[in-house]
Amino acid sequence: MYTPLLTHLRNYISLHEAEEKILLSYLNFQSIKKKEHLLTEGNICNANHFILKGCLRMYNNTDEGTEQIVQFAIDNWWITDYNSLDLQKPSIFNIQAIENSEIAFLKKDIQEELFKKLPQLERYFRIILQRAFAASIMRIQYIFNQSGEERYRHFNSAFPDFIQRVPQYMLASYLGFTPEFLSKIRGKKE
Amino acid sequence: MYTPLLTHLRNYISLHEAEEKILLSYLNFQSIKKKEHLLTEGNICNANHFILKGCLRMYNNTDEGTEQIVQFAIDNWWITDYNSLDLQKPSIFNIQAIENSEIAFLKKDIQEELFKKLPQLERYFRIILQRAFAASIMRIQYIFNQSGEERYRHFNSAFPDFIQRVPQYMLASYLGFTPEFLSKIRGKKE
DNA sequence: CTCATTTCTTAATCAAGATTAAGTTTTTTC
DNA sequence: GAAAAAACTTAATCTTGATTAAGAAATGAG
Repeated sequence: MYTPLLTHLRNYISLHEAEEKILLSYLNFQSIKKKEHLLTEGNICNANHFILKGCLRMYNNTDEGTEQIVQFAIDNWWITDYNSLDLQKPSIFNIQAIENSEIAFLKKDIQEELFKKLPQLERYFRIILQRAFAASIMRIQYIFNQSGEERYRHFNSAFPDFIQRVPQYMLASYLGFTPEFLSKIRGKKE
Repeated sequence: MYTPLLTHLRNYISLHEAEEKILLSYLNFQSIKKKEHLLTEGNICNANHFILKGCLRMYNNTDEGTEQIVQFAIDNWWITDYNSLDLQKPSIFNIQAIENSEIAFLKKDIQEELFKKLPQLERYFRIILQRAFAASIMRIQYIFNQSGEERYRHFNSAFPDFIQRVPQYMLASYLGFTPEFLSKIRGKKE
């Protein structure tokens, strides 16, 4: 069940069997059904979530009554609102399952204790956060340098398999335009 | 000279005097004049830069021949292209001083060695990268949820002192619109 | 102090993508 | 397997901010 997490971790650090046991003893596991939430806006986020299997999105509700997606997360990604988690203040985001998913999560209140026992986890998170930050900067670069259509075509060719997993209107939201506009682009046929 | 870095570090981790000495022995120091570059696109980024004092920007040249700013960095911030640094591939970005600045930098090729000697640095960078990532997500959220004018007004009230330090046209670029549009907003008077 | 460069402003025209409003297709649920 | 709900499409109109083109003001260098 937790195997994907250990496999993933081994790409970055090496833990002895005893250490892996400690890690697992600090984690919680949960199945979550499509459309259920891990976090709802207004609440304080109290865990970091690793997706063993599935797909989730993080979004906020706009003034116009629509939903704006800021992040997707699939197998082997962590998802949380670090702003809320870090400072323990109410989140403006919602985290919701797009597919039935299997989650491992690490609660804020025991994280420091775990990190003290397994300092290598500091390194692991340092590396994955570095990559997440780098990806986020690249995303900003794309947003400002490309048109909506270019962003769609780029996303399509970069993550062809991912397109199958999410509804078009969610992809439109993530890319920063309307479902109608996405439909228009697709209508152009090639 | 290096005092700002040690002061900053003490907010996150505690190093003994001997450890601080080790850290300093691994760092390089450099003065950089306004308009000089730390990184030029096409080159591989080989260090992470800490700004002891000053102001820099990271930008890319667009197809239209303009410059698109993706990040600013001032005193007590690290700046680098993590994509290029991590994977040692040519950068698409330029990092340039906006003011005469004092820089401490940590070279890629000795970073791992330093981290082995001072594992607490993994924690330090884990924390600041977590905040950088969180800030980046918030920025994406603002980009998609607010109009150009709203973004400008928000930035203005959030960083009133920073506005003094950069030319308006750079701020416009960072916020994702043209200098002409920024001028229009300001012209509205209040 | 003066010329050159950089930065900022104004205004007219234009375009990418939003909005609105149906209607259609696909998926879910009972 | 029928009805309801969710997802997608099309097209007309509208809006935000881009583009173009001056000119004005501020800053910097010698």
